[in-house]
Amino acid sequence: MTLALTKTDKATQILNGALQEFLAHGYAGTSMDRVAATAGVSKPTVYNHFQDKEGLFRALVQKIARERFQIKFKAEILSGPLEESLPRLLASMVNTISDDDDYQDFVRLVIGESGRFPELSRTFVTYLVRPGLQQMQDYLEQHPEFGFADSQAIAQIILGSAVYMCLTQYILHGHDIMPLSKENYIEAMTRLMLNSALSEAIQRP
Amino acid sequence: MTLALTKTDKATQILNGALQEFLAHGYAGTSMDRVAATAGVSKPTVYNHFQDKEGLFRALVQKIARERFQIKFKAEILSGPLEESLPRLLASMVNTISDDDDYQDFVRLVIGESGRFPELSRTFVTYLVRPGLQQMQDYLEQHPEFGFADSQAIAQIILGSAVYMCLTQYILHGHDIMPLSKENYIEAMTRLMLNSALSEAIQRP
DNA sequence: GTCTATATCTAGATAGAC
DNA sequence: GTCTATCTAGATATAGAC
Repeated sequence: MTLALTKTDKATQILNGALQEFLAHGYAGTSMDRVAATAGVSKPTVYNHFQDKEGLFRALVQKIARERFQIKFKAEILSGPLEESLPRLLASMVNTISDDDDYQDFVRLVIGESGRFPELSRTFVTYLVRPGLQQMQDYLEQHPEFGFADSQAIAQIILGSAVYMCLTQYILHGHDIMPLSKENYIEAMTRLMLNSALSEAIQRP
Repeated sequence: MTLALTKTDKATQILNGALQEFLAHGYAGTSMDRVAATAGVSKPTVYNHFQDKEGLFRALVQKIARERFQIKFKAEILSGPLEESLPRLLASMVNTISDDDDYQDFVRLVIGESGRFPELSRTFVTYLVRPGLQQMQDYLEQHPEFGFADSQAIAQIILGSAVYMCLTQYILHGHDIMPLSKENYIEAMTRLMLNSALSEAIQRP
């Protein structure tokens, strides 16, 4: 076991502990004592690997945004005609977030700190939002039968509606008091796309 | 000046100070010292009106969700044919949030604390999300020419896309690194609705 | 590099004068 | 009801032994 490996292990250990604590208590609500305890190291070790609390937080969020929580649409989901693939795609996105408590907490953390750590929210946009939008746009453009004039804007609309479901139902706990049907939403969205394709086909024969 | 009025004034004063501090620093990042200083009262006065920090925070968020930040679509925006009223409505929603820094901070605060204060996020859903959805649904149903089978699901989709714009562009500061055209979005959304209306009319003559 | 022990400060909350 | 002054706990960060 080399020194370099030991150092890497400790750093990873610390980041794992920090992730748990920051996800559970937010930035200001997290103490370096508990980070050290959860990571299984002493406090000076934490300060040996990271300059201070801010530095640890920035390093953590950037690492997590790059390495975890990236939604990558699988090929088998994207395959087939749009009346099958689009509902699959929408269900997959919503379920990915609704089933993953850590994902929801990470979104809460990044949005909650976006006023005080704007560059971290930009990292979130760069590594999570923008690739998601690009994938959706690619999907739309691989289905020319949609016939959309502005695939980027449509991608925003589709993604936005799915994010809204996750935000209001799960992140904001609206499911308990204002349950919205996932199935109805997916059906309405799919129908909207198919209807649009039909109309565009009529208008541009 | 009666005692009752004096008490009301102090409570309002405290809530105003607390609002500023909580919006700027979040729940855990806000100190009761600064709340008192910003409100222009002493700390024991704060504790005389509110049981503790949590009680103050709950009272504040509930009051603000009920009294401020409610989006009420104006009649002159909703009037006219949908190819005029819908773009106006979308632009109004997005601009309302993009122009109001306090609104953005309030959203950050509620989402950021939604894991630790779930009942406050439900209050947010009850007083801000649900009425917004209902208004959109009412608008759609007052325009039978849309011909939607599921007006609630369509209302979600429209609102969701607008919220997504605000979230990614302004709250998460995506505008600096991934600018999305408000005009393109509004045009695409409007066209989607008009196309859908056309198709529905064809399929149900 | 890592720990025990500690310095320093600020937090939430309150006692007691008026 | 409101203030000054204060208590106590827990926060960030580090000194110094190993």
